[in-house]
Amino acid sequence: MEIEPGRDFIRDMIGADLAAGRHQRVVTRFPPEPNGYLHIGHAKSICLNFGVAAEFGGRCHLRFDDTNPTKEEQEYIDAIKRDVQWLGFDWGEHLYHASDYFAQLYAWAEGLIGAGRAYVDDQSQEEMRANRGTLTEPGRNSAFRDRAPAENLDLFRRMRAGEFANGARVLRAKIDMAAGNFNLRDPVIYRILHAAHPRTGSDWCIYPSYDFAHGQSDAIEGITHSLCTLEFADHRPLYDWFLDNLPVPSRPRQYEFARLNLTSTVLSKRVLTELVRHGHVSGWDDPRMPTLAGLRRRGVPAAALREFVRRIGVARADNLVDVAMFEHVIRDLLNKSALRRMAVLRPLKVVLTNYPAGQGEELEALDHPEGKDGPKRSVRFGREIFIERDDFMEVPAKKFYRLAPGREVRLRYAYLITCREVVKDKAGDVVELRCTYDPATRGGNAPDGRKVQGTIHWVGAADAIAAEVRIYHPLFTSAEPAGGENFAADLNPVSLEILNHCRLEPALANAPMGDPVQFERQGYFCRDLDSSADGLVFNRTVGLRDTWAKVAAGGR
RNA sequence: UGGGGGAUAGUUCAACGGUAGAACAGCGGACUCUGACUCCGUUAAUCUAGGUUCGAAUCCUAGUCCCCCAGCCA
Repeated sequence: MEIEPGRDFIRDMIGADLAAGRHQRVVTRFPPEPNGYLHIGHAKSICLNFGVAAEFGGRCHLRFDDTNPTKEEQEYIDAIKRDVQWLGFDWGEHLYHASDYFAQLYAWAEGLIGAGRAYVDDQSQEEMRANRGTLTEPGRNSAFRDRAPAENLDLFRRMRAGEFANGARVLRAKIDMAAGNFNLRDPVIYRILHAAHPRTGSDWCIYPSYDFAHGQSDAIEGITHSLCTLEFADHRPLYDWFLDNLPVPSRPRQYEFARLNLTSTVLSKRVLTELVRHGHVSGWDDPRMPTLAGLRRRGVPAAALREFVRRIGVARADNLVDVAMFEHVIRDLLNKSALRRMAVLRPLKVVLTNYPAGQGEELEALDHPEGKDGPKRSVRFGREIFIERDDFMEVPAKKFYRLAPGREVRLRYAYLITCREVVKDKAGDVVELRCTYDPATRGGNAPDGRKVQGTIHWVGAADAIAAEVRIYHPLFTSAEPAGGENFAADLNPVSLEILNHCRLEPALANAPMGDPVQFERQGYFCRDLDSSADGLVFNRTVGLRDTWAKVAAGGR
């Protein structure tokens, strides 16, 4: 699919910067913290950063913001790389880590101390909090704020040498305890963390804070436009303060945009982590998860993510995008590309009483309805077939034009059949239909030109293959899930629906893993990696638009 | 109410002093061997009040409402 770049305030501004000669080329970066998997919200940032760089002939770096070894893991680093590539972006040679700059950041911290702009604070975490002030009251200076640079330097070096326990001291920038912006109330820039780092091992026991690492990393890499989400807008004055007070090699600028919110979806990494940890989902790649790994496994093409992100645009206003827009983009894409197959999810047996027993025949079916002369496959027809339970109503509702007693419908690519008899079990449930077929309608058209209202899908009982099909529903019930401490209250108890007795046409037996296929009249599906020799498993990526369901629901 | 940010159809985004427009959702219809797709039609918005201007969503003033910030997380 041809994706036209969007127009937004970020692109406008970068275009203006380039036109004014403020930069020769644009350099952006996508800076994930490896403490979880990437989700659809990250896709917005990835598409923005890599997209903008590509559109303006610049480059985009992938940089891991790995300044907190207590939360970060190699597994996440690997997963993030895989997901960014899958989304369709390439950082080339430009793979970096904030940890690559630990030595430089440390040297800059010593420089700040020497200049009297940073000090070692011995206050406990509680004392610091108590002295930070409130929204309306200024903070109070620490008793250690005016330590001499030499003493600060000595203490800082001893912090680095491992002489102190976690939390015993921190290094703080000396800015303004009375600032209205909390980020300027002497922010912590180094803390003691006796923890092994995925990349630097045990080289360090002090680690820079986000604020002390991010802007400087941008400067080291020559980033021109540092794009981040709105909640970092308050950090911009601090970002600039470090760049103003340190001998950095370049001068990046930070710009903020609104993060993505999606209806009935939680994009809080904290909550997603807990869903995984507490077993509410099978893992980060559970197809119900809004993670890129989950969406991929579910069958969502990377191009759909890109197109979705393009359509929602980029702005600074808070937003809550209807997940229906995302689903529309997925269908739009898959409609064009997915092969068509027939599959019966909730089978109802049909016996064609006038079809000779022990016989069968091959019928032709299109792989895609728009390719009338394109690829075809054959499907096996016979005396016994399965149809969808929902395609039969003993007492047809108004506007229901599928199968009912005495009624004639078309079996897709096969024959017109008429329901003659309904067989029930002792409980009164319909277990079988006895129908007759019209041999003159082979292929689906009546020579006398008579029309039927409904066309339904089917599979031949003789050669249908069994499969499990998984239907996914939102993980959360409310349109705007809380996402807070008690997110569990919002959890949808039936987010996973497993259909165990599905019957598929045999061509589906060797469907390649992950490739999209349309089960006609039902939706887009793909073979799941849980499939094994003794069991085929399919995921429903997204259902087809279902006007009948709407009519039926409205009629009640 | 200390600092920062934001308000345009139900939703998301345009309109950059000159006719408020698109997509999704909704509704109605056409077509159809997928109640899909496609096509056509249609409902529907500038937070409020003043001001500047021939002309304001856009500029000014005063309000209102919403979001973010008091981690040694990012």
